[in-house]
Amino acid sequence: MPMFPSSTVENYLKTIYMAQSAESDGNELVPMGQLSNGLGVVPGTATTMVKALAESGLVTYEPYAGVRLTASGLKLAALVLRRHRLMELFLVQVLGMSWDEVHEEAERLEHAASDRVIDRIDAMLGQPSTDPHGDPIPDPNGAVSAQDYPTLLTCPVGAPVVVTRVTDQDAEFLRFLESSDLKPGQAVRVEIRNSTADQVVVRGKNDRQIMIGMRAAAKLQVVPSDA
Amino acid sequence: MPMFPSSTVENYLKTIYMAQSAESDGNELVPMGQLSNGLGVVPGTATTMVKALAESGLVTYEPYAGVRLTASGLKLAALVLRRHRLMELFLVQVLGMSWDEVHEEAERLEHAASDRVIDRIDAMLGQPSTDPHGDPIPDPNGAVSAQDYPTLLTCPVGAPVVVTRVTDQDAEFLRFLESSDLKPGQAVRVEIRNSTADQVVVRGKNDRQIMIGMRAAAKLQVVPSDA
DNA sequence: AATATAGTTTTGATAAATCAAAATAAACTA
DNA sequence: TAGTTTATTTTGATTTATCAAAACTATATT
Repeated sequence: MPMFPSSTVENYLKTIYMAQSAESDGNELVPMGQLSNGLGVVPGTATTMVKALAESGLVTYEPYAGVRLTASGLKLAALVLRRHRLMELFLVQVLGMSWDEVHEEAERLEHAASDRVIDRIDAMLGQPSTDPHGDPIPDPNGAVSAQDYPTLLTCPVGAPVVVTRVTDQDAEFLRFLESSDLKPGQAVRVEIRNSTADQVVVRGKNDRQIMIGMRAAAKLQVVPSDA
Repeated sequence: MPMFPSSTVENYLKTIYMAQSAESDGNELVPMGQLSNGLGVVPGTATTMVKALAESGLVTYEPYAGVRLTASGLKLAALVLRRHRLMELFLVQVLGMSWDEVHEEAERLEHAASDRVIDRIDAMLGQPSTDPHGDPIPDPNGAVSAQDYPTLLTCPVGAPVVVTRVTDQDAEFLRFLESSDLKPGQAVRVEIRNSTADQVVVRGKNDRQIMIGMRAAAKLQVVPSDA
C-alpha cells in the first residue's frame, strides 16, 4: 500500500485495467503473459511486481492463472486513465496537437499532473465524457459510464452509423484513419463485409469508399445513426 | 553521458545551475553542502552523484572544493529551466492557477513535458521572456538574456522603480507579496531603508505603505522607471 | 603548532525495478 | 499416458538512487 503509487505501479494497474475491460465479462483474470507483454517487461518481472501489488491489496493474484484488480486497484487505475484521457484531449483541443501524437505524450504527463491541474483541465474542457479516440473519461471518483458498442465488424450491413471510438493508439493506424476520414464523429455505412476475403468496405465522407481489413474494422466502435 | 537524462540528473543540474548563477561571478564552484542541501539529500549522496555527472562530462568536480557545470551541463540545465518556467507561466496564464502554487506543479511537469509540448506552449504564450516570478526563460538553445538588476535593498532610495523579479519560490512568501501588491510589474518606491532596524519601507499601489525586512527586500529585483 | 570544528568523502546497506536463464507447472498432442 | 510445448515462477544479478555512520580533509581557534 504505497502512499504515493510510483508511475510503475500506475502503469501496471492501468494495463491490467484495460486488459480486463477488453474482456466481455470484464471480471476475467488477466494472464501474466499478456500483462508482461503489454508493459514490455519480461514475464518474471511482472510476476514479482504483481505479488507486491497483491501484498498492497490492489490486485488479487492467482499463481499460474492471472491477476485481477480489487476495488481499490480498480479505482486507482480509473483515476490514472482519467488523467491520461483528459490530458490527451487537452493536448488536442488546447495545444492543437494531432491526435496520433498525444498518446505517448499523455503516457508521461499522466504521472506528473496533480489533481489540481487535472481538475482545471476538466473544467476548461467542460467536463468532457470522451477523449479524442472516443475512450470514456472516468469521473473524479473513478466511475466510468458503461460502454458496449458494436464495431464496423459487428454492426448491421447497410445501416448508417457514426464512428465513436477507436480502440488502438498506434500512431500509424491513427494517421491512416485520419487520412481515410474515419475519425470519431464521422458518419459512415458498411457496404460489404466479406470474411473470406478479410475485407470490410465502408462508404464514408463525400461518398468515399474505403476498404479495411477485419482486424482494423473491429477496432472502430460505432453507434447507429438516424440519417 | 545518459542519452536521456533521468529527472534526478536534471534536478542536480538545475540546482547547480541556480546556485552558480546566484553568485556574482557565475562561474564559482558550488560547494557540495549547498548542493546536497538544495536537493534534500545527505551529502554523501550528492558526492556519489556528482562523480557520475563528472564522468558523463556534465560537470567538473574538484574534491573538497565543489562542482561546476561544463558547457554541455550548462545547456542541459538551461533547457530544464526553460521547461520549468514556460510550464509555470502556462499554468498561470492558461489554466488560471495562482502564482504561489505553480512552482511545485512545474517541478514535476518539467520532467514529463516533451520539447513538442513545450514549443507549443512557448508559441501559445508568444515566446515570453520571463515567468510569473520574473525569472528569465532560456531560449531553445539554452541561452539566457543576462540579468543583473538592483533590488529593493540596493536601488536608490526615493527613486521610482518597478518590481521585475522575485528570487524565492516559497509559496507563503509569494502569497505575502501578492497581498502586499508587490508582484512583478508593480510600480513602487523605497522610502526608508534602515539597516540597523532591518527594515525597508516601500510606497506602493494606491500610496500604500509596506514594511519588509532586508532579507525579503533583497529577493525583490527592480528596474528604474520614469514615472 | 595543536586542537577543535565544519564540511566532505568513503564504505556498507537498502529499496525499487528490472533482466537472464534455470526450474517448474499446465496444457496440448500423439 | 507419456512426451512435448507453452506459460509461468524462481533464482541470482544488475542498475539507479538513496541513507547512516565512520573516516577523512581543510580551515579556524586558541
